[in-house]
Amino acid sequence: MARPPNPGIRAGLREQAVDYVLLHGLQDLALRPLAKALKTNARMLVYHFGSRKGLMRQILTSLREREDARIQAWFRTGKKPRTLPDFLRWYWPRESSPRARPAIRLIFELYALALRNPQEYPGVLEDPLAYWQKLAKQAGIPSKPDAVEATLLLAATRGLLLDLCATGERARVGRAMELLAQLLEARMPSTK
Amino acid sequence: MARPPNPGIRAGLREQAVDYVLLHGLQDLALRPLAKALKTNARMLVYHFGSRKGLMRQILTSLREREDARIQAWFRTGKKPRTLPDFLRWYWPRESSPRARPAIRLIFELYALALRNPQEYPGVLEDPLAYWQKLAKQAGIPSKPDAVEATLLLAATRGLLLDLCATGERARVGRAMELLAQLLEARMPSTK
DNA sequence: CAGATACTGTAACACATGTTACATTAATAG
DNA sequence: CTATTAATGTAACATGTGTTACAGTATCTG
Repeated sequence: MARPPNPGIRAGLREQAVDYVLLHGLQDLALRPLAKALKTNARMLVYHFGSRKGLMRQILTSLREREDARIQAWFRTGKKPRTLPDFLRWYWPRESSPRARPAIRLIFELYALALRNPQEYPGVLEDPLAYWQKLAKQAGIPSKPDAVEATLLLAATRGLLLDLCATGERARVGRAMELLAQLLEARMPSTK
Repeated sequence: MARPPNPGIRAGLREQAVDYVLLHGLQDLALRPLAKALKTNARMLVYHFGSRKGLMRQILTSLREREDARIQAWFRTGKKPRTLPDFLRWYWPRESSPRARPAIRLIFELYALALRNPQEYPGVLEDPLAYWQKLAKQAGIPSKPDAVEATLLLAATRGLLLDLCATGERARVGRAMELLAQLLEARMPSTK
């Protein structure tokens, strides 16, 4: 006996907010400029998300959902790699694409925020190997990497992505990734 | 025919401000809390540094001077490494020390800021290879790394430092660094 | 001592922030 | 149509920000 809620409004605002954050960053995200870009006012954002912190939480979870969907889309297209070095060669062109650049830039912003406030950004820095090992498992790599290998792979990948975001020199950074793959290949030549 | 300026006042405030920033970060550095920690008020900071931006500039240059001095101190103590893998083994214990952690955390904060505002943070992300190649040269490494090798070394080091700052697991991350050194060694066994 | 300049302190200004009070419109159930 | 809840909009509040006006003290030169 009343007007029913419309969840699409919140969802629409949330997704637009994610786009805005991908473009403008998280650092100084203020309600009024964001609301203006979304053709609303700060009052509405607070109404739909409870508070600024609630909005941030929803943005971050939505962002993670997008990333997961993007990776799942990878695995549905093309054939998967079989060895760990080949996995690097398969992974890199997808992740180094200019289209992925805003998300990667935002991830490094998240790293910096989480380094100071780990409890405010759960899941950003914890268990650094799980992400990589999950990828290797989904790719069906036969010999899953141990902790030390995964640590190095994750570190090199993060560092190369940072370099790529900073300089945009995809050729040089891509060659460095290829060098890493070759180094791994030379170490375990028996992995077919 | 008047009271002479006392540069020590500015210098003292600047160094205390650097310590404060190393502890609290750059993100939301405000004049009044900083001034309270320094037992002054915001008025004084503006008087001595012109503006908040001027203070930030001085903090960043002073920070860079400290880093340079720290690295110079490395080269004065102990014997230098001769090969690139040995340089990694020589470099890592110094840089991964818990005492260096606040500076490294701040560097990743600077990376995130510079990714959005490159012109506001000059020299933070430009020429990513110069730093590493300069270190290798100062160490007297005979075969200086080419661009691709330097890219991978810098990337891996940055990534490992990020992992270390995030998890504090010095053993695992150190082993990953050792793995990188071994991979490089296996690639160029002739560099005796 | 007298004067000039360096330094310090309080209080305010103008502005931006998150949040909320109050009023109004929109849309659906009975 | 009416009642009830959803959604929207304006304006204000309290607080924090960088900056500045004004005044006062300190310290050296002549």
